[in-house]
Amino acid sequence: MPTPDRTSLPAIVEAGCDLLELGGPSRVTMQAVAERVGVRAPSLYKRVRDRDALLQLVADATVDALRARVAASDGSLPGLARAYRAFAHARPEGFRLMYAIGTSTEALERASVPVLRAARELVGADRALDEARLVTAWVTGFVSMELAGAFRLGGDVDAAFDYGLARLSAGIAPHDVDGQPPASSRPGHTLPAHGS
Amino acid sequence: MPTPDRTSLPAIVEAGCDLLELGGPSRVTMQAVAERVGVRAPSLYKRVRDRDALLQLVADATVDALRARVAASDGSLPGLARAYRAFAHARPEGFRLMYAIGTSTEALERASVPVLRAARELVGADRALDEARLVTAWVTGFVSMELAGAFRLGGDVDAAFDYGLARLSAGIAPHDVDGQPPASSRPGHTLPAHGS
DNA sequence: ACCTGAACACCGTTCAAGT
DNA sequence: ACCTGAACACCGTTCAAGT
Repeated sequence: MPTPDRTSLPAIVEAGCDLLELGGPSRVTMQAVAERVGVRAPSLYKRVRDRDALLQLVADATVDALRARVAASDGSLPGLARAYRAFAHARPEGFRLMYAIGTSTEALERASVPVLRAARELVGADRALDEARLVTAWVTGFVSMELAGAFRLGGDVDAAFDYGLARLSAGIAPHDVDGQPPASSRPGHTLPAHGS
Repeated sequence: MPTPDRTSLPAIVEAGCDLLELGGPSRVTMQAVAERVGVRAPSLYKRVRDRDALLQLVADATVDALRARVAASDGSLPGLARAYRAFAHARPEGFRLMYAIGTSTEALERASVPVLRAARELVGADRALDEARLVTAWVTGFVSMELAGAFRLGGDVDAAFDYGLARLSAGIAPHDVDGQPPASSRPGHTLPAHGS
């Protein structure tokens, strides 16, 4: 005889996200998550394979929240980059987790669409993928280092961010980079409809 | 009556590094480390406060190994960046750990000296710090994304790396970036002898 | 002074028994 | 069908007792 469910997968993932920001990965224990959703630890295994799978779901949910935040920006390169950085500041543990364990392909694809569009605007379709990777790599590294405390001594970190943004926002026409054609315009290469 | 030591702190840290690369942080347990250096787990607490402190030492040792590898490059910006990336490929778990838990200030300072020098060469002393941060952020983010599997679909990742390198190697003269003076040349700011 | 076995608390996970 | 207490294996950490 079925009894009404006392919890749900979304509730479990949300509890995982909350605990993660509260005290890092070590705080998201099966027991703590279970208590937060009003159930005992063994019950979680009805909805989630194990703790690693739960962390994976938390990482995927974080990527999707990042996608939503970035998509809500004005779509310009500085707007995208600032939204990305603001998200990382708001949810540092989630951000770290994304790159600590990776995320699903689909989530990443969707998240990088706006960056690809901005990159195409800036340098053209041929170089859009390479350019998108340049920009996302820079923002990712910048906030990773920020969060890790790698910008500890001196200098104005916000100003350093603006500097990088200005450097990368300066678009380039073909063969401004060097004597060779850009990677993405090599024979046989077309821009796939996917992520950075 | 003192008895000869059966292990040492360096041996413990090395065992931690080895186990880390072998199976990620979850594999560096006190028991596994102890077994590797030939003692029982409780003995480790004579040299290390707890497991977190051990992981911190492993992270610091990794930064120093990175510093040595980068310092052995030709000192050019592409040479530095390629050495950095090669290190991350060789010791992915150690690289991840560096940014997962941060590292000591001194280790970071020493590691970033060559990058600062190359940056000064490229854009001048005023902008050296900002430029060094731009470059290190980019490489860091690039390999982080690589290791996290964020470059999953299509495109040539090596070519994307060369593209970013070419973009960033193109130095800029003053006021090429935008209408404002660079962040590092604002009043009261001088280039500190420290890290990126 | 360093090392160890024994012990304790805590966590992930399984499973038979409940409803 | 979902939930639970009990149980097991494993890990971090402490400590009294050895040498």
